[in-house]
This record gives sequence, structure tokens and C-alpha cells, in this order.
Amino acid sequence: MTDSEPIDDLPAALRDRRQKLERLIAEGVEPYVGRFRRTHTTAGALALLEASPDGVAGPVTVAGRLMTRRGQGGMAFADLQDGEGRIQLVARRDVLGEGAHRRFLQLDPGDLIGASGPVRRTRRGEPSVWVECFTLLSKSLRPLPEKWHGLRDVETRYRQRYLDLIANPDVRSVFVVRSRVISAIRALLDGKGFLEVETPVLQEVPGGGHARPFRTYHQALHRELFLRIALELYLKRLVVGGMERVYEIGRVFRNEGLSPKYNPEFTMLECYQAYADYEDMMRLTEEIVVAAAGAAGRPLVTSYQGRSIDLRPPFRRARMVDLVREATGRELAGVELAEAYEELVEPNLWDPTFVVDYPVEISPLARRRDDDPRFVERFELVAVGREHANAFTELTDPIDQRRRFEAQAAERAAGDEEAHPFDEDFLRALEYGLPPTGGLGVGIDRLVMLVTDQAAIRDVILFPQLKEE
RNA sequence: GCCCGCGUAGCUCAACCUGGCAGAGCAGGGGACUCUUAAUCCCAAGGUUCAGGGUUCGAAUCCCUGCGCGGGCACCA
Repeated sequence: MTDSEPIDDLPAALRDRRQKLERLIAEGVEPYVGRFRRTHTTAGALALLEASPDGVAGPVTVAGRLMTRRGQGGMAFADLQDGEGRIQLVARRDVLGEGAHRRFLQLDPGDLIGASGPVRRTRRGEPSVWVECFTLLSKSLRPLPEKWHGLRDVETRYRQRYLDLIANPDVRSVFVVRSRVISAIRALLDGKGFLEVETPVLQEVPGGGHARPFRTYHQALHRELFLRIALELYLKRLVVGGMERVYEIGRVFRNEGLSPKYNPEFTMLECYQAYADYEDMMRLTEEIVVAAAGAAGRPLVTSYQGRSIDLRPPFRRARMVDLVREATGRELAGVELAEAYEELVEPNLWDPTFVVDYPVEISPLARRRDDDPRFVERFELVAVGREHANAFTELTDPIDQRRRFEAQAAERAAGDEEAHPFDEDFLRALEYGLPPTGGLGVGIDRLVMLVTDQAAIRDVILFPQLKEE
């Protein structure tokens, strides 16, 4: 949109508004004002009226986006939407005068305006600001999506999320809840003495998980770097350094395909607690889920996608071997066990379940069980057929850790691009001594999906990736 | 990466199967209306039918290629 763009080439709906803008400027109206003070939000104005004994309140000054307009001769109605809701505006010719009333009728849906007047119900009972004066704050040059059907086109919804937020109020509430869930988790962890930290996004060795990383390049260092796939190894370095309870909520990046359940960048919570083990992490996980549901205003016995679900702790615990035996009748171990579990069991676990006792082969950073070294002290929290959390008693033995890295390196050499990379610096940290530690990772996006009843991850991410590459 | 589906006015959708002047509602323009709230009524306007190529007297429609989006598969411990 520049001056050089010929207005005549624009679609009619846009051209008309552009001409309207030029007319306003010619009349001496500033169409983009620098500041405006409101006395009340729409919700505040409604509350004020609610509290008033005689049915009249104010006057108030509200501001927001004009959504619809209903002309009625000498009287006009409009709906004003702000960050907290909507309120009706009533504009009367005999109050505003001929000129102002005419200017009010010339406003377009989408325009941002401020309006002042008393708050009172109409005869039909609609709480309204009875406009005594109003100001155009920002002229809108594009028509809003259809007022009845809203914005449906999914591509536009995600690419122009601001339109989605204007036209589809439910979308806003999902992201409000997302923010509250994250705040609640921070409050929970802060209250337990955890320290929030930030660790590198650009890493030389993208460890802590099993995924293909994104590659990038640092010009000055002449060095290839990777975007992190997990937070784990840096947070454990901090525990070595004496930060006994740390957590980070941050974006991680995995170079994988897209689906309703996968976005290549997503938000992970990881926390590490010295002198705790994976049993402690289970209890912490339960607290986090309860806090998230509370922040979302959802009861613990609720539903997801039309199917009931019970989020009340304690969550069921089940050994992976037992689950696979139930599903297949077979007694499996190692990678075979994990593959059978993922294919046949995980998609069918609905109510929250701690799946425990993972094979050591697929858990290079977790401590072995004392009673059976083929398995590690690890769990994943599965609900609605998806993994929501992953935790273990951390491996603290640097000799064992080195062997595990070597085993992963062998797999990598054999062509497994996602095998865990060898991290010599992390080993050095372990050699100084990591206290017994429990660690937990939680997929924030999936947790938000669960407590907001959203089916697709891109509905809890404001600007989701739309196409691979 | 593979398979299937979709792409028409600013928005929501018809017309496509079975080729024959591209239509409606909302939004926008003009008019009427002082209690509407999907306001209503009258008038006029609005299109590179995703792009390119092909078949045909004639393509939104049939065919091919590309692009975009969705769904599924693969991948994702």
C-alpha cells in the first residue's frame, strides 16, 4: 500500500475506502490519531451499568473497533469491540447534530473509534453507550470478514491471524487461556523454589532429544550451528553448577513433518530438581496438569473432543511391557518393545497414564533401574492418545553416560540421523558430579490443546508453520 | 517425500458431475426509515473463476503442469 499504487486498480471494496480516506483528509480530519484516553473498557462500562441502581451510569469514554452498523434514520446503532468484549453504541441525530450524525453513518465496520456518553439500556434491553461525541482513531482500509459466518478459510485464518482474532472471538479466548496456563505453571514452579533460566537456542551439539535438528550457520565463527531440539543438557549443566531447581519455558525446533499434532517449533517446559527422582516428577506433573486445567477454568472431570476424560490425580501408572503384553500377548524388550508400544498402545491411552519402565536403548540420558538394568527410571504422561510429558531420574554416572553416547554414535554411524549426538562438554560436566536429580519435560502446546479442547496444534499456536520448507 | 481432496467478488457460498451470457447473501456506493442488534425495504455497482498450457466452434466446468491450503501416510522414542 503506497502512494504509487494506483487506486483505480484496487478492488472496488478497497478503492471506495481509500477514496473515503482522501475525502476525510480533505475535510481536515486526522484519520490516524496519535493518542486517545478511554475511561472504561466495554466490560468496564457494562459493569458500571450493572452496579448502577437507577439504570443509568457514566458518562464513559470507550474505544475499539466498530464491528457492525445499523442505520435507522435519525438513529443509528453500532457494535464496538475491544479487548474485553463488545458494547452497543447508540447515535441520535438530535443529540449529535446533523453533521456529526452524518459522519457517524459514514464510519465503516473495521474503523477504530472512541466514543463518549452515558451508559443505559435501550427499550429492547441492550446495554448501550449513548454517544454524545465520538472520534475516528484509525481508519480501516479493508473490509472485515463476513459478519455472520466469520472467517472460515483456514489459510487466511493462520496467515492473517489478526483477522481471525477480530472475527472469531473464540480464537482469542484460546490464547488468553494459553497465557494463563503458562502463568499458572510459572507460579507453581516459582512457589516451589525453582529458578527460571534461559539457555542457548543456537547450539553446537543439538542434544537432549531424538529429532532431526534445523541447521544454521554463524558467519563470523565459520561454524555450523543447530537450533535446539530440547533444553535438557544445558539445564543439567546448571544443576551441576549448584542451581538445584531450575526450569525453562522455551521454544524448541524439530525438523519434522507437519500435522494436526506437530508444529516444527513448539514450546517446551523442562525442569530439573536435585535430590528428586522420577516419582517426584510424577507428582509434579500431576500438579502441573491440575494447575493448567484450573487456569483454563475447566473441571478435572471434563471432556476432550466430545469424549469424557478424568484428569484427577493420582494418574494411572502402567509398565510399558505390561501394556504391550495386553495389546499383543507378546513379551517384548528393547527397541521392539518401544515400537510396538508406540504403534499399538499409545494412540489408545485416553485418560492420563504414566507409562513407566522404558528400555535403556531409547533412553540415553536416563538412569537404569537398580533391579533391572535393561530398563530406566523414566515415564511419559500419555493422554488422549498423545505424549504430554517425558521425565526420568537423570543419569549421573559419567562412565555409563559415555557408553550410552558411544552406542548412539554407533547408531548414527549406521545411518540414524536422529541418534543422540556425542556431547563431550556435557560429559565433562557430569564428571564434576551431578547430584541425584529428577527431570521433567512438558509439551506446553499439547497441554493447552487438552485444556482448551482444541483438536489441532495450530489452533493453540498464534502463527503456526503452514507448509514444510 | 507419497496418496487423496479443495482453490469462483474483500468475506461466506452457488454454478463444475452432464462444456453454452459467472450468480446470491454479507461488506462497500446511492436512497427511505428515531429502539435496532444477521435490522428492514428500494436502486446501482462489484470477477485475471489460483497460474500456465492443452482439448473444443465454445472451458469456472474436461486434460496436463506448477503454486497454495486441507486430510491421510511416512517421519516424529
